[in-house]
Amino acid sequence: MSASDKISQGEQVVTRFAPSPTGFLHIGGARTALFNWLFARAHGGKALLRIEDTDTARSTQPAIAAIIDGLAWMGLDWDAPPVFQSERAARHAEVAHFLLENGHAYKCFATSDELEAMRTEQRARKEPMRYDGRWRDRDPSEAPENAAYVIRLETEREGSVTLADKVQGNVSVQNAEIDDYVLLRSDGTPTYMLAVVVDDHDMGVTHIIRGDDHLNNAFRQLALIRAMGWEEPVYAHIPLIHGNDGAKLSKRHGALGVESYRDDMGILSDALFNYLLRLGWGHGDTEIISRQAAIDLFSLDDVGKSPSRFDPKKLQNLNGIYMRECADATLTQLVAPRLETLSNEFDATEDSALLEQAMPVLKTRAKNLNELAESAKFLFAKRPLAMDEKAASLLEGDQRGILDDLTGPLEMLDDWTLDSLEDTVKGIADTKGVGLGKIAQPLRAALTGQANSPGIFDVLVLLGKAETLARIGDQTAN
RNA sequence: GGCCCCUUCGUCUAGCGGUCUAGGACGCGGCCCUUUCACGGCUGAAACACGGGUUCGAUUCCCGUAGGGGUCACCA
Repeated sequence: MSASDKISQGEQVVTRFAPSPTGFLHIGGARTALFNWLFARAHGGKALLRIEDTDTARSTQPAIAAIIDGLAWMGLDWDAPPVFQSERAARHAEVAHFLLENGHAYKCFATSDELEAMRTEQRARKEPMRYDGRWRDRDPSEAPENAAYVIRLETEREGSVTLADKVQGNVSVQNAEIDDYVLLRSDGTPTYMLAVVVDDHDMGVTHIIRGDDHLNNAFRQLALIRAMGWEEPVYAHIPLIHGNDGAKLSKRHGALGVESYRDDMGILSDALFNYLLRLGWGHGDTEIISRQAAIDLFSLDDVGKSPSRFDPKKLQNLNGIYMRECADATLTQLVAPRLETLSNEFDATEDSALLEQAMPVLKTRAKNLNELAESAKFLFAKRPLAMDEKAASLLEGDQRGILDDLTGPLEMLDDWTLDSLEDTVKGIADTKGVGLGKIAQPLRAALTGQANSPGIFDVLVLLGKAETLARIGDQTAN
C-alpha cells in the first residue's frame, strides 16, 4: 500500500462488489471484484458483495449462482452474506420520500410519451438530451386527477462539482449537466441511482471501486449523498477492459463468463487471478504475482487510467507457468474428469496413479488443462494403438524394422529404469551405426501413436516393460 | 451531437524533467539445449500519436489537433 491509499486512523475500509445478475460473471466484472477484494485485504478492511437485482425482468437465479460460483473459484471471499438489493426496496422508497418532504426532491407527472417527445425535440435542435425540469417548480395540484408520478431529485443548477477520484484524478462537471433524475418510479420502485447510494451508505462502504462507465453516475450520486447529508465515499473508477478491436468488451468479442475459462478453456484460477491483476495495474517489472504478494503490493495508485485490451495469448502463457508450478496431485484431480470425457479408455479410479506419475513430464508441454488431458491420452490407450498421420509415416518401410532390433535387448532388460533404458537403446543405436533419432522416432510412434510425446525414455518407464513390449509387438507383427 | 476520460513496441506495461542510444512480459524471428514436442537459456525486429509552448533540458508539465473510449432512460 502507498501513502495516499491510507485512510484516517481507526476508520475501517469497506469495499463492495455489486454486480447485476443479468448474465454470467464476465472478465471485466471479475477484475472489478478482484480490485475491490484486494484493496480491502490490503487494508485489513471488509469486502462486501451486493447483488443488484432490482431489474426483475432481467435478473435470474442462475445468473446469481454463476456469479457467486465464479467469485468463489477466483478465490475471492466476502466478509458478510451477500446483500440482495431487491429486498431493500422499502428502505429506498423511504429515502426518496424523506427527500421529498425535505424539499430536495419533487413529484414529476410527465408521461413517458411526453418525455420521449421532449427528447426528440432536443435531438432535432442538437441540444443535450436531459430532463428539462418541467415539474420542478409546478405545484402537484396542477396535475390531472390521480395521475401517476415519479419522484425526481432536485439538483443544483449553478456551479460545478469536482470529484477527487483515486484513479481518474480530479474530474469536474458543471452542475447544469446533471438533470433532475428519477429516484422513485411511478410504480414506487427505486431506480438504480437511488438504490446504490442508499445501499452503499447503509452498508458503510468507504471506497467505491468500479468500472469507469460509472464515472458520470458518480456526479449524480454525489448530489443525492449531499442532499441526504451523508458522508461521501472515496471513488476509484477503473478503466474498462476492451476487446481486440478496442471497444468495450461485450458478447461480440466472445466475452465469456469466468466459468468458461475454467471449464471450456482449462484455465487455472491462479493464472486468471494473476492475469486480471496485471491488466490495468502494474508493479515495476513483476509479472508473476501470488495471491499474497498481490495483497501486499496492491495500490490504487498503480492502476492505470487507460483501458486495456484482453490478450488470450498472454493468459495462456501465464496458465502454462502456473500449471508447471502446480502440485501433481492437484493437476491430476483437475485433468482426470477431462480425460474421462476425452477417452473412454481412461478410468479415473484405476488410472489416476499413473496419470499423477506422468504429470511432471506432461505438464511442461501444455498451456491449459485440455492440452494436458490430450497429451496424457496415449498412456491409457488400449492396444492396438491408432496411429495418427505423422506416426504412421514414421513407421513406413524399413523404419519399422528397427523395432525388431529393440525387442530382444528390451526383453532381456530387468532394470527398467531411465538410466539403464537409455544405455540399452543408445547401445543399440551405436551397434547399428544409426543416430538415436532413427530409433527413437519409430519407437515413439509405436508406443504413443504420435510423433510428439514426452522424452522417449520417460515414455518407456511410464508404460512399463510389459506394455512397452506389447505395443512394439503390435507394430512388428504385421 | 453534448459532457467526461484516455493516448509508450501488435498487446500488457515500466518510466513520475536530465539515469532513455526508452526497460520488462506476451506474441513473432534466429541460435543453443533436446536426434520428437515442449520447458529452459541467449539473441533480434518492434513504441514515446501530431503540433505548439514552459524549461538550460521534455516520454515525463501546459495548451491545441487528431484518434480512441465512456456516458447521456421510470436499465443497471
